[in-house]
Amino acid sequence: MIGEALKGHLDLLLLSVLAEGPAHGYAVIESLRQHSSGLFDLPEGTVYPALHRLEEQGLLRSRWQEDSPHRKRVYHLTAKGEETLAKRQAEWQRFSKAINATVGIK
Amino acid sequence: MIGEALKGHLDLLLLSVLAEGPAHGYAVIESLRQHSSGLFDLPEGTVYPALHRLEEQGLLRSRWQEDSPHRKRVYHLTAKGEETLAKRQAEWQRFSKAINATVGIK
DNA sequence: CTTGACACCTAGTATTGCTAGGTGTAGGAT
DNA sequence: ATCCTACACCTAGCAATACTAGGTGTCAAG
Repeated sequence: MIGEALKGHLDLLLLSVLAEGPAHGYAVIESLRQHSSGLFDLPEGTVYPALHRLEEQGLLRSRWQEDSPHRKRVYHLTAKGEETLAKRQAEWQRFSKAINATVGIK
Repeated sequence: MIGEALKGHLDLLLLSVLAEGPAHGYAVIESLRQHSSGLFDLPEGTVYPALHRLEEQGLLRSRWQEDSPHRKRVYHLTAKGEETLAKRQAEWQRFSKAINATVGIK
């Protein structure tokens, strides 16, 4: 349904959701689904590796939460993550503006 | 600069430019650069294969223009291409709306 | 007479999201 | 008792696609 359109924009989405507050992977998926009215119904195989990648880049950090029956890895933004989020937001605005300018040319 | 962000949206751009009127590959590149204020400065290795792909899918048709010193392959939208453009435009609107909804959640 | 703009092409690469499979707990339905 | 669904995590391999880097050729300007 969304096809390849998401490529290059997933980081922005994940960082945006986690800017709301710490969350674990499954909750991130849920949050994306709700904020997008069901359009971003991402498979786990998309989200988990992406979160790992962002953590490896130092944009996120995680800790295990063992108390609940289901073990959860809770992610939170680092300072670098917040900076990157701001950068990605600005990039998105320039990008979408350029697309709109090109599309609305007739 | 634009990185992987373009993936999945290139077709929309190409179809949009050609909806203005027939054009050859080099002119399409020029047009994209202008409409995007320089953001979409796409290499030929991106645009030419994409045009071939769109023609193969029946969204474009092309004919050689031999009169000028530089041989040009001029592309024009087919009926199917116009339909697809409308579809892609609608998809883009849903997509960008969903991104904006997710990004602006703080 | 070489550089740059115009104008086309393609093989191979890298990134990235997704598919498809796996592990395990818990609760409700059959 | 058994199955299915939701929750919650993981990863190897696949597929799509934009890009890199190279190639061909004309023509004007320096």
